[in-house]
Amino acid sequence: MSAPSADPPAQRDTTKARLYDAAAELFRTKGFAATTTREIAAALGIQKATLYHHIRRKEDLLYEMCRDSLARIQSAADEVLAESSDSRGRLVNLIHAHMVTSLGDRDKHAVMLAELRSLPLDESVEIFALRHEYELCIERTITDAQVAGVVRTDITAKDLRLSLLNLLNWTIFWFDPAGGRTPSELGELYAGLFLEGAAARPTAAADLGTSA
Amino acid sequence: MSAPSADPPAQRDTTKARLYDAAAELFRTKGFAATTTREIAAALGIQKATLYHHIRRKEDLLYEMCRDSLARIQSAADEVLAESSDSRGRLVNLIHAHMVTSLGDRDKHAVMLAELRSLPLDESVEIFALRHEYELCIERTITDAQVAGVVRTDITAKDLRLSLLNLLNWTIFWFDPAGGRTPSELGELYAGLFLEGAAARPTAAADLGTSA
DNA sequence: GTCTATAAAGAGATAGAC
DNA sequence: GTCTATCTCTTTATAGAC
Repeated sequence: MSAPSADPPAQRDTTKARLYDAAAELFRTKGFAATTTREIAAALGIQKATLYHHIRRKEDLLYEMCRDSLARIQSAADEVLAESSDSRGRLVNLIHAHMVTSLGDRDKHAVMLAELRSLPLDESVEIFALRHEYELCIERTITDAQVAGVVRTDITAKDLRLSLLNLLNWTIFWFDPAGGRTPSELGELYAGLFLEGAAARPTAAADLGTSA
Repeated sequence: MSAPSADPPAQRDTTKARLYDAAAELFRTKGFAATTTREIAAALGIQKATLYHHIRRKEDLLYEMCRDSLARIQSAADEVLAESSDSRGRLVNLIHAHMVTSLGDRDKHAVMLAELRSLPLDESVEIFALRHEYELCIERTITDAQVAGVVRTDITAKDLRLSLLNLLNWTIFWFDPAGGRTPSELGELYAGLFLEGAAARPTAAADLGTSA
């Protein structure tokens, strides 16, 4: 009942959470710079000035949602890497978790990927470091799979990491939750495609006659 | 020497071309909405008002560079599809041309991919249609390769097209012309990875002992 | 084709009442 | 925690001289 005048540290599912959700959707759709504080306020049904009771600056919204989306996907990755056993399984599960987590948090994650440049320099450096840390988890998983002999070694782990993230990340810009594919299905699709490739392979039966 | 008062239709390498190049670099780096006409003018060493001798609105710059980048990549694709013979070769060459053309026109192409939403609705619809037309060229090439038996058919041509464009398009957001890979090398890398996959394959020799 | 000067609108953010 | 009212700055774009 005492009234702390500082920021409430663990305020969940309140006006603040609704504020961040509404802002994330607008930022993803229109971009950070093109979204006005008026529009964000209107989406919540409050006046523009009331926003500034919850945040200090418009950039606070962007910063917090970038941190939040990266914390979510990093924690999903940590969980996968802790539980999976073989190195191919870890890589497949990591791909799957990436799609389910990022598309399940579509607005914030897309904003983090595309609007990072709109942050003040020191904050964008901090967010970029978090993002790079996550991406290196993926690279380490690829390296492990190379060492275990299940991933080709004629392409560097770095090139494979960049290629894999290409394959995964662009999805969020065309993904339609009401469309044909669920995030989980896309995770399976990409894991299979990344590992096995798009080329047709002779079946085992068809291959018997032409071996060596 | 006669003075046409309408738009000069084929003015190349003039102030106008420099204007579009400067604007494209700013739009790619900062985003369309965050770039001011002052900054564009400053990049050219002219006054803000002078811009409006060359364009009517800031959006004109965006519209023209989107059209331009799509015309370039479409024409590169048409060329590849006209000359290549077998369907696998056409697909490989198309991937290669996509990387060389898009990264060779990095500023405009990145802006077209990322800032399309900042266009007025009717213009964004028009640009999106051009982009979709190009992407369907890729899908048709994939379908041809499936019919020819060189691309797997357990994934639809549409899913393969979307996956391939994921793999290719994201590159432009991290590509560094001064960095380690040329656009041509990336084209080779992606063509090989897309078709063959990242999984290690037993060599023919190693496979002999463990067959069936 | 470029300039100075300025118009007109919209932006982020604050003051202070309730 | 929300409001009305307003400040201050920046934005896009135009007017009109050179």
